[in-house]
Amino acid sequence: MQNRDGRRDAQTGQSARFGPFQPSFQTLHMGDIMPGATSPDLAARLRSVGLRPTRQRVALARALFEREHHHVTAESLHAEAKAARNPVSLATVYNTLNQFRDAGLLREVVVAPGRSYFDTNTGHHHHFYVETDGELHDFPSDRVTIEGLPTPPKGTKLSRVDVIVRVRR
Amino acid sequence: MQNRDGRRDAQTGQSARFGPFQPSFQTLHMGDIMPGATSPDLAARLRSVGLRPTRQRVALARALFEREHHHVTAESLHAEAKAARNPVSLATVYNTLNQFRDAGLLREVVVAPGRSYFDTNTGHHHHFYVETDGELHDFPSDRVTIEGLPTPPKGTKLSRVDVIVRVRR
DNA sequence: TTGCAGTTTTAGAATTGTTCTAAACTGCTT
DNA sequence: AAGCAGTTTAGAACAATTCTAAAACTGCAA
Repeated sequence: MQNRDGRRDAQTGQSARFGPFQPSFQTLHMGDIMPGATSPDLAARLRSVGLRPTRQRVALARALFEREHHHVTAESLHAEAKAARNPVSLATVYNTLNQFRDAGLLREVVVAPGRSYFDTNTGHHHHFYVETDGELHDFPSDRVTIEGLPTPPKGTKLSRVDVIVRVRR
Repeated sequence: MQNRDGRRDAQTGQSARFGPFQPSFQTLHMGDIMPGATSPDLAARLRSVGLRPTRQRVALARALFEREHHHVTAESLHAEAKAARNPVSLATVYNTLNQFRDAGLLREVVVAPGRSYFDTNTGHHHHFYVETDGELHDFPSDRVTIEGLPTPPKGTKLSRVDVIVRVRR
């Protein structure tokens, strides 16, 4: 890393300039459905991506999208649904997360081996990952500039650039 | 992404400038042991990081370090050891990979859920990940500049910044 | 409405990747 | 050579995820 003076860090040899930390953008998403939106809105949105708005999918969509952006695992969402008295089988949670991800409603984030996080924020942003306790935080990418990346190997097209800033407590 | 002219890409909204693709640095590592180095060198190196140079560890170290940088999984290394007539149990492969990683001889790279890659290149570099076929390529980080990263949340210190350029075929 | 075809959900089994366990073995020191 | 901590191993255990096939739904047409 590079410190504020722009020197190249001896430890990492990488060059990066840091600005003040801003907690994650809490931009609403899912086509700008507002928090507090009622199930009919979600149902319409699900239909629009080709998914039948079943009781289970709507329940999970509410848990995911009717609040600020957050990160879930299959287990955590399963527990959340149960707590909200809308129990959904674990298999369905997995199916639904995969369908939502494929439909572009969620973004899958891989930070540590053996555990998938799903991010309700599908916009442009990067992640802080606190290695010591598994916490994941978003940060907006609009101030971040990356220069000097090699062009993708020929025959491939860019899908996206993930930046994960790993920190420890 | 930003194109060569520096415009902000409409699709990703991210800002990044690409240079010509260079295949990964094939810098030697493990304390600059040369390819073709014989087991005694490896043994010494293992001892120096506090690991007894057992037959199994030396065999795995040869497979890992006596050639150009590459990426392995536990399964692939296990198969490679068997093919080289130096069979090592899978449990030992896992143990050894973890020990080597902890000793700083390997770097663990997480690109996809449910599979850990280990990179023999522990130097500063980033990764291309070809999502469509699971290929992983290194690229050097010395031309890469990242600006505008937020400072780490207070109470944490930077461990490293991973950049994964995801592409598809 | 009722019937029906196609979807979706579900419990539980199966699979995959990884770690654990406890017994056998090995490399190093004496 | 003997002793012992450190290491390896097969197999069991575990955790995350996917699969299976049966039951429950949904949407639609009559």
